[in-house]
Amino acid sequence: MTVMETTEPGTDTCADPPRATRRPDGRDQYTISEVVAFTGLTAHTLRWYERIGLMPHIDRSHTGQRRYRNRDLDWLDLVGKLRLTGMPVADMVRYAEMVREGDDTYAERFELLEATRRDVRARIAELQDTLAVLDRKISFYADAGRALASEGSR
Amino acid sequence: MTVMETTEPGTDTCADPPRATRRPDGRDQYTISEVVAFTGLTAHTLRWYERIGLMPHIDRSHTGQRRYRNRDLDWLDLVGKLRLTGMPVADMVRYAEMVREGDDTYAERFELLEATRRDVRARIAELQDTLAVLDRKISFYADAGRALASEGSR
DNA sequence: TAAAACCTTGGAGTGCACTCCAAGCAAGCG
DNA sequence: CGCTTGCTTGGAGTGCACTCCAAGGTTTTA
Repeated sequence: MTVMETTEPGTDTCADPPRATRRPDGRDQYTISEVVAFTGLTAHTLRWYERIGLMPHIDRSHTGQRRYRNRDLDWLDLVGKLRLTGMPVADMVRYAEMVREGDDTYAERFELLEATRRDVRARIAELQDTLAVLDRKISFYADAGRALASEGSR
Repeated sequence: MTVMETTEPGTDTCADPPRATRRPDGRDQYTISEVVAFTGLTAHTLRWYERIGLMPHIDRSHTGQRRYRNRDLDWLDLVGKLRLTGMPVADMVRYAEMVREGDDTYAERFELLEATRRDVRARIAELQDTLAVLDRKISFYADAGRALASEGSR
C-alpha cells in the first residue's frame, strides 16, 4: 500500500485546525514530521521551501533524511510571521539570500523589514476600517432582525 | 490598432497606486472606465465579477454598454472591504446570492458577517503580534548597524 | 466624417503558493 | 525476518483570482 502523507487523515468534517504542538527544549534534532507538528505546515511545503531557497541548509542523517535544528524552527517561525503579513514568498526568498550573503546586506535587510512594518501597519489600519464597516452592517442586521421578529409576533 | 485596456500604461517604474478618484455626487450613471477610476479594479475584473454572480444586475445603455449606478458602487465598496479581510470570492458570491434571495436569508447573512468580524479581529491580533516581532528584529538590526558603523570608523 | 478612444463577448492564459504522485529506500517493532 | 509507517526525489497537477485576447461594434473628439 502506498503511504498517504496527507494532512489530517481522520474525520474530514470540520477537522480541527493544525494546532502547532509546542517544541520541546533540550533537543536540537527533529524529523520532518515533527516539524510538521510544530509548524502546521505540510511536509510537502517544507521540502518545497527548501527547493526554492527559502530555507538555510538543513542537516541530513547518515541516510539522507532531514534533521531540522532549533535555528531552523526559529527561521520557520519568522517565515510564518512574514507569511501572515502577505509578503510574497519570492520576497522571503530574497531575504533568505541576503542572510546567506552575510554582513554586507545588513542595510538592505533593515530596509526590507522597515518596509514590511509599514505595510503591516497599513494593513492593520485597513482592517480596522473594515471592522467599523462590519460593525455598522451587523447592527443594521440586528435591528432589522428585531423588526422582523416583532413583525412576526404581531 | 488594438486597444490596450491595461492598467497604468505610463511609467512602469514604481507606478503610483491605483488611487481611487472620488465619486462625484449628483449623478447615478457611470461607464465601466469611470468605475475603474473609482474602485481601482480593472474593467476585466468588473466584468468577471458580473460573470461569477458577485454583482447585482447592471443596467445597460440601449446599445448594451454597462451603466453602473451608485448602489453598484456602494456594493463594490463593500466587496472591496470584504476582499481586504481575505474572504474568498466564492463566499462573497454566496453573500450576494443571499441578498438576491431576500428577507429569508437575514439570519444567515447576519451570521456570515459576524463570523467575518471574528476573523478580522483575529487577523488584526495576528498582525499586531507580527508587528511586535518586526519591531524587535528592526531594533536588533539598528543596533547591529550602529555597531558595524562604529567598527568602520575605528 | 474620419480617426481615436472605448466597450462588448467567450474562452484561454497567467502567476502564485502550494499539493500530490510514483517508485523506492529507511527505521522501528514483534 | 517481515511488516508497517515514514522519508526521499523531480516533476506534474490544483485552485484561486484574476488577466488577457481577438474581432468587432460604439462613442467621442478634431
